[in-house]
Amino acid sequence: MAEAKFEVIKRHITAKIESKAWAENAKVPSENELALKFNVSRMTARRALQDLTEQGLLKRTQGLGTFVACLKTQSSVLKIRNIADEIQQRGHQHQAHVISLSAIKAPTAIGIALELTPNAQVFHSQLVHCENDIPLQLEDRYVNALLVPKYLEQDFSQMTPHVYLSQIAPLTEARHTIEAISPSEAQCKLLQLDNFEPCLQITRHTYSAVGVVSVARITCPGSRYRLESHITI
Amino acid sequence: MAEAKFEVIKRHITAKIESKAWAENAKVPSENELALKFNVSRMTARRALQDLTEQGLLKRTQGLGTFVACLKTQSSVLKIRNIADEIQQRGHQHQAHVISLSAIKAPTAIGIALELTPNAQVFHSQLVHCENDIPLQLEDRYVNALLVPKYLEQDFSQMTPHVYLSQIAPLTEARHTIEAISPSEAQCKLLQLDNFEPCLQITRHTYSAVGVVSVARITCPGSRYRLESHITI
DNA sequence: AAGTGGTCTAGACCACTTG
DNA sequence: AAGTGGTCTAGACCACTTG
Repeated sequence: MAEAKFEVIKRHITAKIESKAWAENAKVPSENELALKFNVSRMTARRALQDLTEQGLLKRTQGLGTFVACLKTQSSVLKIRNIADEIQQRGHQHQAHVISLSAIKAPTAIGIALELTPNAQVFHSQLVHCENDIPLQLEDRYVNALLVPKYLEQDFSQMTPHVYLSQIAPLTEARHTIEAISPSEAQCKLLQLDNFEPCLQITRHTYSAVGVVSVARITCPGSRYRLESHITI
Repeated sequence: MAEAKFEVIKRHITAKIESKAWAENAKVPSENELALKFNVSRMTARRALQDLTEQGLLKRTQGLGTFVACLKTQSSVLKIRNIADEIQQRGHQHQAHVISLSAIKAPTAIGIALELTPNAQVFHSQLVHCENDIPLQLEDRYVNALLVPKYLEQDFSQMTPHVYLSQIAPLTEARHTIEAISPSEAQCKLLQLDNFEPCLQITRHTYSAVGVVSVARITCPGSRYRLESHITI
């Protein structure tokens, strides 16, 4: 199928709203009007309105109609930045220590996340990122070996895996999970923590047009690192 | 209309998953099977599966089938969501227990954050939000008394402070800081934690057109709550 | 080839809001 | 009474996955 009809209608409405041709709270054409205009069934017009409503762009009331919702209620500005840039911007020194870099059999969960066949090989890297020689992040990364065949040949003390991967397979999508955890003994050692303090753990799945590129687990001591997000409505 | 047929099917599937009768990644009956079993059209069965997929309970692959998704408490950093809505969307019960609600002299840091004169009064509320009677969040909030004079008269077991504040002074901006911390003894007691496990702490500053409305500190046990964010580029 | 989900149609009846 | 969104049907064709 070339392109779904409801997608065309969605794009049309979205364009109207983004160009301010339809203001906030303005009335949007009804299901019947859209069906007529786009020469589709009412169910297809409805699908477009429904999708945009769930997306937060429209709001609907039975008997009344469909209206443009208040804009930008959800704007993503959780920045998870390249750690090297972030440290340099603070005027500090960034060092990356490569703890390990090898090909391994994919752990089950990783294999599933990377959409690999069972027992496939993946590349695994483990780095400690330091700010002025103090460990700030432990980066455990699993990389799709099919998509990034030369991963093991890189020198990640010079260029972070994130930067390298962005060059090889530009990101189209990222998912983050943020948790508070107790670090393992091994993690404490690498992060030079003697008190098992709580850590932020960010699990990041990155996608490019060709597939799932990598899964990274980033562990940061709670006392040394925090995330910030800023939302404007 | 008494109750929508697709709601009945959704409830049936949700019950199967919550009772662990259907495990993670288990195959869910196909649209055709459900249509036959519930004596509805395929479109109606589809609607139930579709809703639960968007809700994150199921995942679907064309040609393969529909499966139980991995369950875990999830949220989004991108949206400022109401915790009550979030819990209800999972089909669970939300309870809010008001621990305290009073006027106090602003602690220095809070006074500065709220842009008040020294020694000004602020309203302080402390709530525990539960999901099916299990504490999920401890909410400590300081509110600008000049902007929200009737804060103390509200019943926050019925309406969350966030919802009330949004009505009084619509948000224009929010800042979040996300950290991993060790909970204090008092926090452990309120959250019914016996192991001092790491907690996510989200500090949220909210702004409206008229000024800084409130500063909230939200503490969530790491084992019960995590944040998720999704970025499309 | 058979089963799956994805899209789509042309109808239907309903509950709700407005004039 | 006319228009709106909400639910539902019984079909159809398609793309995708598996044996």
